[in-house]
Amino acid sequence: MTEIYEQRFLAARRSVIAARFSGLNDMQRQAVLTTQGPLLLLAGAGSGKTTVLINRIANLIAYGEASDSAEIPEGVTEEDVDFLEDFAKSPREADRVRAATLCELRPAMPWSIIAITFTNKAANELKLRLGRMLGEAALDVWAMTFHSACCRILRREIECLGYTSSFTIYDSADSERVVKDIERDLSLDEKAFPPRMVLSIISKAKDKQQSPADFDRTAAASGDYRLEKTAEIYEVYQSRLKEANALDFDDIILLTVKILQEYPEVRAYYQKKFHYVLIDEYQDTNHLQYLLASLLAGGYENICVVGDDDQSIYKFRGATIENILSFEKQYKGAQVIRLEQNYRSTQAILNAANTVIANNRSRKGKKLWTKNEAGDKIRVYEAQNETDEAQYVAGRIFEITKGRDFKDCAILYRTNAQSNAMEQAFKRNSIPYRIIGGTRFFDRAEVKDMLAYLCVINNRSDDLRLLRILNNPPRGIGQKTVEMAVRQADTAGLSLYSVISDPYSYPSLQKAAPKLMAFTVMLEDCAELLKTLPLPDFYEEVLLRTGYIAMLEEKDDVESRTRAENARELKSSILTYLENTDEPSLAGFLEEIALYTDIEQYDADADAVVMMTMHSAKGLEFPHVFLVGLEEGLFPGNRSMGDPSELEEERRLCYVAITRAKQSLDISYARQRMLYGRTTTNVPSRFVEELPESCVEKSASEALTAARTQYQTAYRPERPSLYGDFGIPAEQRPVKPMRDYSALTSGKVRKGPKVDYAKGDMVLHNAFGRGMVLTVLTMGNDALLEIAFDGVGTKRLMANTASVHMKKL
DNA sequence: GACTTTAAAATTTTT
DNA sequence: TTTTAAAGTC
Repeated sequence: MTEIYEQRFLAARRSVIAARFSGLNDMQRQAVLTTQGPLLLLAGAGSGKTTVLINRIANLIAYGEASDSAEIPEGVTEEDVDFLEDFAKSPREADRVRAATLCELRPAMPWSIIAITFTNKAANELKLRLGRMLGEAALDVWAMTFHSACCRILRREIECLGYTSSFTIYDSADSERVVKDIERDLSLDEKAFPPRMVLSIISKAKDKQQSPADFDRTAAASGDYRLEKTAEIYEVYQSRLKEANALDFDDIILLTVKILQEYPEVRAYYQKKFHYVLIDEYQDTNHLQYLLASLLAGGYENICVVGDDDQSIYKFRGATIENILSFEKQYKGAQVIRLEQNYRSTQAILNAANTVIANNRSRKGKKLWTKNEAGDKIRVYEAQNETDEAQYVAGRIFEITKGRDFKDCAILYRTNAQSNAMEQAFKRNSIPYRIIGGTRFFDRAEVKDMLAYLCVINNRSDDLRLLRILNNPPRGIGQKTVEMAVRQADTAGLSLYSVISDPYSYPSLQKAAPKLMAFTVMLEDCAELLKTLPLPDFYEEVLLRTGYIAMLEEKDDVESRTRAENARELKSSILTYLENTDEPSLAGFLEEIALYTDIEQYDADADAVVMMTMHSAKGLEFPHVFLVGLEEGLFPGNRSMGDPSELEEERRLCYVAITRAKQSLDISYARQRMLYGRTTTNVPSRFVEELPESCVEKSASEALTAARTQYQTAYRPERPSLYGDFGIPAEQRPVKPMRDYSALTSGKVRKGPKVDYAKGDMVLHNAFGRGMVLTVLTMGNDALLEIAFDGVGTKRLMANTASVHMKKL
């Protein structure tokens, strides 16, 4: 073939392939067609990132390297080139197969592609859309979360590290329990070593691949007592997990990385297997996940990471934005493609998002734009308190939906605690709603109990779960017995289960032996049933034989009934699991539960308003979004105000929240809010102030405007407000006597006929006569007086009330 | 060993 | 305010 023909072939091939992706914009198509080498995709919110991912995989499977290669397959004839050019100009259905065959160049096998996401939701969406586009082939693509991918690798490879492949997964609550137990055993104070804190330190150590020994060395060198003790906890923690054949979430990644690093033949196997590695939400990866990605991609270096530095909101969990910022440094010659066209939101909403996020200093810089219409202005509402705010939202929902399509509305808040006020308002107005997050189904005590039974049946070494169920329901195995058994297990170096299943061998367990035997026999019977019965029937038997359901049914109150329902509900989780798995097993089910925190009981059909935290809204979109509680101290939260980088994280969260909205955005804040039983007075969030004036329409609660106009004309008519046209600074605000304790603690604001008393003052009381003030205890703008009255004795009186009947001498 | 009372804590949380 | 766990009581 002549060179001219070769050029023509390449051009025709490119245009045929590109035509397959004509629905995409230029940048998106470029991202899809770039198959070789490292690629960084900076994908703004709503820029069609998942679409790109899907199409990219489709391209890899259909054409392989063809779209960005100058290689011409052997055997291509000049006649083929003419054909391809014709096809590019006017494709005929009958020629499609021949064209595709001519265009492919080492097409990727589905199982040689791994696409890693963070959430199951994202992974499932990926699988679903891949299936729709590719059919059968999609099943073999590794589209899963970091953790499930690692589990899949570990089930094959973990034995070299001394675990068995039926390992158990501990969730955060389990880990916390282990740490608490260790602290009790080491007689450490839980207050000095908050388990959560300890765990986050351990997690950070694991992220840095520090073994307990490594960590201990650093701790010893630092001379920090608390760090040294933490090192001790870490060491025991790790050994307990090992003994229980259990992994925590970090271990799942850590051990996979360890195996890949230390076993060259394993590494070689996976590096050879995965020709193409794709990582989603790269801005949320931690160091370990970064290592894992690098290791997996180490063979061909065809790694594509997708992320948005502005949407990094999980720093508090160890995510480093560094990974995305330094990608180009790590992979020389990496290509960078930005997706900045937004297909989701109106211009007003994007404007707001852009303006707010522009206040952050550390970012790659990116500006979303859209061809969508300008849209309504963003409504900002100032409420009197959280009830008023909720009522406003309810009213707006009626205005927008006219009583239909409630599911188009989402309410996003910073903390779960805020959902309460909303819930009540919705109940009052009979608006259907559902709350995402909060206490999850699998976090309920009764569900965890039943899962614990299944865990022990699956893995007898799981001491933690065994302790949970040993005397639950009560079977007369008390604290003393448990303590004894644990001690025996410790000294003998056995698992707790092996001790209690053989109680007659231990003199100290004689008394409880029959009860222990009954328990273990019951459990073994259940385990036996597992071999013969299908999982759902097996579960039914476990419910009965453990006596768990009977315990709940005995107590005949509303709570027990819902708890029994929940315990039974677990069966439908099993059924769901069966539907989605080829080789179902108990271990598989338990893994799924451990890793799939939310097997979405999210029935998308239900026409209800959704409520969730801003964090959990990430990756979702809604026509109408309400952001509530935008107050300084709540959002941004008090804890983040000191640290500029944490404040920036809050602002990114705000950016994520704003960009969830497609058509309309309502933002509200409350002057007063009751949280944790305290009422506080609040100033609007700085994020509200940062919104561009031009796309905002403000309004306020009538009660507030009324009070304010009266106040302003009466006292401060000339002073301009610092808070736009409706807000006034705190010191000018009318004093609200009801439920506002901020004034009381200031000590400066005094009202009422307060008389000053001091220790030693002589007083004359109408009823008690002459007396002397012994003590004065100031309480807000009142005081508790202890007065010794002549002949009557010592009385305690409140100054404000008492001074009506009493005068100073 | 089972039950009741009291006290303390309560961002966010893909797995 | 609400929830959950640890101490105290029967």
